[in-house]
Amino acid sequence: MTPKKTTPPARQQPATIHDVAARAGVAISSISRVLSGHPDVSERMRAKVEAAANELGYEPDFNAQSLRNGATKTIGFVVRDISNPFFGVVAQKCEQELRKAGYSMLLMNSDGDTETEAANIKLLRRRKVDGLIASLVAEDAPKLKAALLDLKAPVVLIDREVKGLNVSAIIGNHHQGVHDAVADLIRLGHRRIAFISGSTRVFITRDRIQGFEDAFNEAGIEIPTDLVSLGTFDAEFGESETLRLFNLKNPPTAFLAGGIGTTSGAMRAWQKLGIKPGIDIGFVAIDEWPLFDVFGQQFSSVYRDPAEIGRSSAAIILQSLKGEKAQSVSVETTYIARESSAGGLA
Amino acid sequence: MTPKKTTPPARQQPATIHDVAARAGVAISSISRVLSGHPDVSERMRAKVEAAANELGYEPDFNAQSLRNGATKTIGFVVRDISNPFFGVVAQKCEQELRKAGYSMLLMNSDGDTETEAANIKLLRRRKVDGLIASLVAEDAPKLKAALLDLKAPVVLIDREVKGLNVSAIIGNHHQGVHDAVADLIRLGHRRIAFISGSTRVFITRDRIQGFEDAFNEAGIEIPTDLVSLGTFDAEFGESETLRLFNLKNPPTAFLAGGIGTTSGAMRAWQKLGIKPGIDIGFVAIDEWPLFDVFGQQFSSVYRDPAEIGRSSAAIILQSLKGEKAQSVSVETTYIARESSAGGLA
DNA sequence: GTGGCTTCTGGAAACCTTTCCAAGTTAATC
DNA sequence: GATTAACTTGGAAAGGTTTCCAGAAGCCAC
Repeated sequence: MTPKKTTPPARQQPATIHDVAARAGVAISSISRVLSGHPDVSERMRAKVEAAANELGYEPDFNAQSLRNGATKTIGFVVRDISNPFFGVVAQKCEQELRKAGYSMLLMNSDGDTETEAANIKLLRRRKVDGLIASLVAEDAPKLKAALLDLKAPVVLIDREVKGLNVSAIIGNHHQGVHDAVADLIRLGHRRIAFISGSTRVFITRDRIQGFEDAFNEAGIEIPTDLVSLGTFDAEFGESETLRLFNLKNPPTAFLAGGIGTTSGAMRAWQKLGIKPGIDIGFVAIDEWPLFDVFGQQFSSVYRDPAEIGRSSAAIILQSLKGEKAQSVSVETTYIARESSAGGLA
Repeated sequence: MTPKKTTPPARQQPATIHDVAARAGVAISSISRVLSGHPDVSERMRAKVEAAANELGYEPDFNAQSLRNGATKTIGFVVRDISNPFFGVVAQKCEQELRKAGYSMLLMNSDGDTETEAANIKLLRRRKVDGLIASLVAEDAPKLKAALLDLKAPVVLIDREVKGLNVSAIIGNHHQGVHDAVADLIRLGHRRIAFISGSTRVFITRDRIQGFEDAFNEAGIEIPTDLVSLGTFDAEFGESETLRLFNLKNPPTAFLAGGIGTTSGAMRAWQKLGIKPGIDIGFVAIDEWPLFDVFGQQFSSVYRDPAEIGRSSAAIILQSLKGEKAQSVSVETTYIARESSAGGLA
C-alpha cells in the first residue's frame, strides 16, 4: 500500500525505451547508447541500464529503429513460384545465410506475370527493403525496369541480365551444360531432338539455345527448328507443347526439358500418350528436383546447384550492403549422363 | 532564373508527405486524409493533392505508417525447411492469398532446431508482425511456448497443438489416411509393416501413430513395435533408420514413410541396399511431392492437399486480424492406393 | 589555479506518418 | 438574420528510436 514503491502492474504493452529510462533513472539517449554498444559509456551506467532493460524485458522496436536509421534489415526475395523445388532450395539456403547476418527475407511470388512482378518490386521499395534478390519473369518489361531503377537498393538477379542497370547477377553457364547434353544425344544417334523452355525474354533461355545450336553446328547437323518451342516455364505450356510435338508426322526421338516446370508438363503429356521417357525416347531434364537421383528411372540431367546459388546470392547482397560494388558471379552447369539419354534408339 | 518558381531538381530522396504538402500548398494532415480515403475532403482538395502526389511520385513510407498505426501488414511464416516441396506449395498459396489482402510474408526456416525456432519467433515479435503461421519443430519446447505467448498476435499452427495457448490451427485428419493405408497393407497380407516418422513431440506424429495402431488393433494383429521408429522428419534420420530396419533378422515387408524427408532418406537407403520399393517391398509414402503421380513407379500415398493448407492458413489469419477468434479447421487425408502397396508379397 | 582534453550524460531534433482537436467556413433551419 | 449543424482544413502530438550537440565532470599539465 505504499504508492511510492509499488512496482507497476505487468503492462500489456511491451516496454519502450522510455520505460527503461524511467526505471533506470537516466535519459533515453543513454539507453540507446548502452544497448547499441556505444564506447563512451561508464560501467556504472551500463550496469544500471542493462538491469532495467532485463527487468522490463525490453527489446527495441524494429520499425522505430528502421524509421530512424533507414535500414530495415530486410531483403526482398522475388521468384516466379516458390513451390518450384529448385527455388525452394535457393530460398532456404539464402534465408539461412541472411539470417546469420541479421537480415530477414520477405518472400513474394510473381506468379509468372510481369505486372505482378513489377508490383511486387514497387511494394518492396515502399517497404524499404535493404536489398533485392530476384529471379525475373522477363527482363525487358518496361514497368519492371522502372521498378528496379527506382528501388535504389542493391539487387542480385538470378540468371537474368537487365541492360542499363547496375546490378549484381548470378549467371549460370547454361550453354555449357546444354551443349554437352545435346552433343551426347547426337553422339548416341539422336537427330530429332526437341527442346521446350521459357521465352527468350530471359537470359537463361538465350544461353541454353546457344548451347543447343552450338552442339548441332559442331556436329554439322541441321538444327531441328520445328522441334524448338519457347514460351513459358510452367507445366501447362510444357504439357501442351509436348503433346503437339509428339503428334507431329516426324516426331522427336529425344527431348530436352528446359526446367522443372517443363519436365513436369512433359511427363504428364507422355503419360497421356503412353510414351515412356528414357525408354521410348531419349530424355534429358534441365534442373533436378528432390529425389531425382534415387527416384524411378535414371534420368540424365543438366545440373546446377541450387544451394550454391542460394548461398551466393545472399553473400553478394551482403557484400553490396557493405558498400562493395555490383558483381557478376558464374555458376557451373554440368551434364550428368544417365540411362535415359539412350532411350528411343532401338 | 526566377528563384521563386524554379521546380526543385529531381531529388534523389523519395518524396515525403511534407514535399507533397509543400507542393500542393496545403497541410500534411490533408495529404494523409486524401490518400487514406477519409470522407471529409473537398473535391478541390482531392484534386490538388492527387496532382501533387502524382507529380512527385509520392508513396507513403511503409515503416512510418507501421510505426504510427501499429500494423505492419506483415505475416511471419516459420517452417522447418522451405525446400521441402510440400511446404513450398503451402508457402506459395499462402503468400498469394496474403498478397491479395495487402499483406506480405516474412519467411524463416527453423532448420529443425527448437532454439532457432524460438529465436525466429522472438525476432518476428520485435519486427511486429501482425500474425504468424508456423509449422513447429516441437510443440513442447518451453522457450517456444514463451515466445508464442509473448507474440500477442494471431497465430495459425499447421498440424500442431500447443496446450494452453489460444491459437488457431489447421489440423489434418492424419490418423484416417494412415489407418486406411495400413489396413490395406494388412489386407494385402503384410504383417511386418515399418513406420518411420518425426517425433511424438508434434501432434501430426501422434495422430499418425494412432491410425497405425488402430488398423492393427482392428485386424486383431499385434503391432510390430520394433518396426516403428520416431525421431525427426529429415532425410538423414529416414536413411539411417531404414538401413537399420532392413538389416534386422526379421525385416519389414512393407514400409510407411512419414513425410517427404523420410521418403527421401528411405529411397537412398534402399538404393544402397538394392531394394526396389513397390516391388521387393510394399511401400506407401505420406505426402506427395511434385511429379509424384507421373514420375516412375506408381507409389501409393497418404495424400493431403498443400494448396488447401496454404490457402486456409492465410484465410484464417486474415479472419483473426479482423477480430474473429481462434479457430481450428480440419483437413482430410486420403489413402491413394497404387501399385506399390502390393510389393514384396511374391 | 587556469586552460584544455577526455569522458560521460541529458536534451532535443529528426525519421515519416496518422489522428486528434480546434478553428474556420459553409449550408440549413426556423 | 441568428443559431446550429455539417463539412473542411491546419496545427500539433504521438508512435519509438538514434544521433547530434552542448554541457558537466574529471583529469592532466603548466
